[in-house]
Amino acid sequence: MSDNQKNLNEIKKFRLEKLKFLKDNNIDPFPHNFDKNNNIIEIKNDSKKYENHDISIAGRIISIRKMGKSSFLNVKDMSGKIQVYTNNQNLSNDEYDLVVRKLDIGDIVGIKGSVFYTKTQELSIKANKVELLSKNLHPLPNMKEKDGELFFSFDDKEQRYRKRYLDLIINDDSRDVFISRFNIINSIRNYLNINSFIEVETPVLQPVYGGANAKPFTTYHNSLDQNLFLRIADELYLKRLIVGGFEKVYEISKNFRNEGMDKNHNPEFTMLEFYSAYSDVYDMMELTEGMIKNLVKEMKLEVNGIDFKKNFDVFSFFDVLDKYSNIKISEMNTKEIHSVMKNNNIPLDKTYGYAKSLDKAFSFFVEPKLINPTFIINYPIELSPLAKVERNSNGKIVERFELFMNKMEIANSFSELNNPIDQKERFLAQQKLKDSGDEEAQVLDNDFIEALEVGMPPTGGVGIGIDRLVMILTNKKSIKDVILFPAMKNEHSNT
RNA sequence: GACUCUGUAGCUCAGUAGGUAGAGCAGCACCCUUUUAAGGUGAUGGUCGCAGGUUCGAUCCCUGCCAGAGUCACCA
Repeated sequence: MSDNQKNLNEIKKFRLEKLKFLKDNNIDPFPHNFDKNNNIIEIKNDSKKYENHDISIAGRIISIRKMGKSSFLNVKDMSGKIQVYTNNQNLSNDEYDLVVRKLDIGDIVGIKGSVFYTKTQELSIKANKVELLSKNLHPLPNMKEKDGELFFSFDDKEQRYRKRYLDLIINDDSRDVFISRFNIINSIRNYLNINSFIEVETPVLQPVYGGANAKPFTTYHNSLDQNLFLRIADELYLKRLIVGGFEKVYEISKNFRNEGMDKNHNPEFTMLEFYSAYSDVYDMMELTEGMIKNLVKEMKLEVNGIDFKKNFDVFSFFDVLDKYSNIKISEMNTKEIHSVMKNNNIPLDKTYGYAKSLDKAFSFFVEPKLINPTFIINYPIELSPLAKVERNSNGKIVERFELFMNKMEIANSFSELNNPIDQKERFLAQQKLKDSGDEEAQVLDNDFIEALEVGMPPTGGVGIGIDRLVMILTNKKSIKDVILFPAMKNEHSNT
């Protein structure tokens, strides 16, 4: 690859020559620190206060206009950008000739000087000290802009994901997404903390994986001499903590699932799970709705087409399925549902049982309609092996909700099954599915059963896919846009 | 996994009904002390994703492969 980058190598060669020039003149191109006293945004927001005052800023040069004995630099820090004016009179000790004339776009500089307005009334800094803080050796993509609009922008999605640091330097929108992501997680964390939840950490490397139906990644520990699995969910460990006497716990962490990738799926993704003892699924609904409303309000988010202000809708699984399909699917058997699927061109596999078929029908008829936040409750037991039976039902319905918005499922919650005998039977049923070839079926976890035998209080639990929530709240269509370094295949197969 | 589209200079893109490629920006040299998508002059910069095939000749046509995007399928 490097051999056919002659032009790039030439640019690097020139930069290296500049490095040498600086060193020959006793200028360290990579000094150890800089006394940065001001963020650029402060100066811009309060320009009257700073006019004619001394300030010091630092940041990356995003454009240069060299004009012989004077030069303009546009410098960008985390907070904003500002123009810097330099000339060979205001700088001391040949600084203009030795430093400024050698500057490149992409260099990181420290600037000391005073705030003033140019002839065209642009707020600027007249530099009396320009210090190179880090030399750019690899050129940046185009950064020409006018009135905040980029020209020839850095647009190639693949390169933006692979070289996220360039994306962040150049595309403010991209950086803002990750600041929003931070704020969203921060708001959630505060909300849970205020509600007396304790944040915990449970193992990523697990001898037995569980808590969801998914294919795991496997790895190997040398000194234990045993295989380990990367977690697919936090669930079983968090419930052990409820057994242990923690009454409210949560964890925000990466899960890993060895499955397909698309705009809604990354092999590692961030999940929030929280569990509350002596609570049921309806308590968790209230808590979840409060959490999301609080965060939308706190962040003053404007989300396209979604109304977070009114109370979230609550529909029963079968009611809403019958309503949107205009058929009494709730009264049908597997065979009848299959024929409905055929009539609507829903992809059908003959191995689909009752539960799977219902799930498919729901995805087809109902999910596309769920734009505003909507709780779906009263799921059929066949779809919900970890949930308690609904207290007033005939045993065919469980206490569970899923929260949908913008056609996506973003939360899943149960009144958690705490009967160890029942739980063991359900594990064994999963084991049978696994033996007959279902790679995503769950594995019997004897230690977890033993924990339930010790006794777990009635507990409500919720899982929320953070990446998807961030997608919705930042109006992004791909999960890759809300993950800093999304999974990508090697660019060249033999590297 | 299936289908469609994309891959040309560091970046953004042209282009050739098949005769080994152009522009803007960046970079280089020179001029320029309030410019701002600064400007002017000049000179650079490419195995046209990779590998085969057809052809006198391929960046262009064909096949395979690699990577990405989009749709669909599976899963959160």
